[in-house]
Amino acid sequence: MEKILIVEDEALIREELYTLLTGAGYLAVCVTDFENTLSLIRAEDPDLILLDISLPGQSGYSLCAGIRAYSDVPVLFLTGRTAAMDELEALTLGGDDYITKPFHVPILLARMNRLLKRSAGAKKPESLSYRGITLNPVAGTLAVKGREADLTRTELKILYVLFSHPGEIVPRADLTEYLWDNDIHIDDNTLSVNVMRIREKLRALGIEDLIQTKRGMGYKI
Amino acid sequence: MEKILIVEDEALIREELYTLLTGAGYLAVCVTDFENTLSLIRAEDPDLILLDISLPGQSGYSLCAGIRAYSDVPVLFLTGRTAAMDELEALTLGGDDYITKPFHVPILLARMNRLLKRSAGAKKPESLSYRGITLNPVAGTLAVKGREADLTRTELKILYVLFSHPGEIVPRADLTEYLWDNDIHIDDNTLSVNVMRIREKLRALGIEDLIQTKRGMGYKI
DNA sequence: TTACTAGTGACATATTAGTGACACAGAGGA
DNA sequence: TCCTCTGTGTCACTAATATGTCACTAGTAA
Repeated sequence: MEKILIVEDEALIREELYTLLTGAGYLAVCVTDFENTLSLIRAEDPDLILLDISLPGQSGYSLCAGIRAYSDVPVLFLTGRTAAMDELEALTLGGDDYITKPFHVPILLARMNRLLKRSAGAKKPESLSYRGITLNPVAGTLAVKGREADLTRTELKILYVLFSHPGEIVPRADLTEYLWDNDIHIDDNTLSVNVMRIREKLRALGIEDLIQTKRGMGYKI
Repeated sequence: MEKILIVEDEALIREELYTLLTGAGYLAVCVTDFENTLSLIRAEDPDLILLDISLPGQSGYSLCAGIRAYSDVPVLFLTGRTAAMDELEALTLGGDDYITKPFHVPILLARMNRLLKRSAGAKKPESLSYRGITLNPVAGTLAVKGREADLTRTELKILYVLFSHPGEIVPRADLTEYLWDNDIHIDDNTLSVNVMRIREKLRALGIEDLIQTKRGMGYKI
């Protein structure tokens, strides 16, 4: 779920946005303290920022510049219907788009969507490695010194979690939750079976004992 | 020098735009015949299109859809300041941006600039190759050691996406979206059929298993 | 040993993709 | 205007397979 940070001082609009976004399936977070806004934004690390131009204290513009100093997170400016120069400035400051208040809901969503989609394409972890074994999530493969094995969806998911926490014990419950979203009637054994299938493929690649069983606790690579 | 095509029926605005753009160092071309606009646009092959929404005969929207059918050239809609739905439609139809009349000159130029810059980065290369197989998007052909096959538009689009992400799994949904713009009533099976048709052509060229099916995830070359 | 946890091989099936036939629309020619 | 051809979407059906379940075995810790 994408996290949207709302930076807007007018409480009414802020709450309206919050309700709207939450309803639309986003995780919305509001900024209410306009003193340390920047560090707050940084801490929240949102996927998109709705940024009002006119804020108490620091202006939206300078805030955006501060954000751009460390991140490329898309910024959608909220601006009153004012002089054209505003718009221009917003465009050139690295803000990715803007929308004028009062805004039309479908348009707001369409723009957010566009920005999110664009930025989603820009970031992706290429591959994860552990001890010469490389998991390539985009290709859906596991490679080790030239040899390669195709993975199915579930196998990929499991390995992805394990490779994301190398050396750590990942509880079976965590894996099950990640794979099947707490689907209550999923057999716990299913996980064992899937892990076994992965181990088979690993063996075919000449890899032994990559996935360790930590009895009563979980799996670990 | 970038070629800008002006599609605007009001002569006054059209000429104003023409002067403005020529003065700004663009090669401006005007459409004055609104009968065969689409083929005209196609023949001109501009780098950007300024497209009025309200045209005699065909609307700018449907025209844009027609353009999108064969090209990703950026389209900047010109619209009177009207209901919000205009904007929304423009955004969702694959138009890249819009601007309301009467427009502010620096803004117009800034937007054009933005679109041109973006599309310059996305420009299709002459040809794409993977393992000795060459896709030529301009010619619409697929070649492998001397032999060649013609591709239809849909086939080309599919292969283009796949060749642009060699070795990566491309989700069926992405392909469907790229091909048919989220047209809600497109059968998912249609993609399968088109992929099958491509595989037939590949087989005729002696290529087996270029396109892998990653069940539950997508296709991959 | 005992009690519990995880591994294994076989099996079932739901899901997903492939296939061939057909229908229809649009382009272009006669 | 009619005809033909081609591209493409749809349909009904078939094929493939990924994955969950089961019954049982093996391993491990107290």
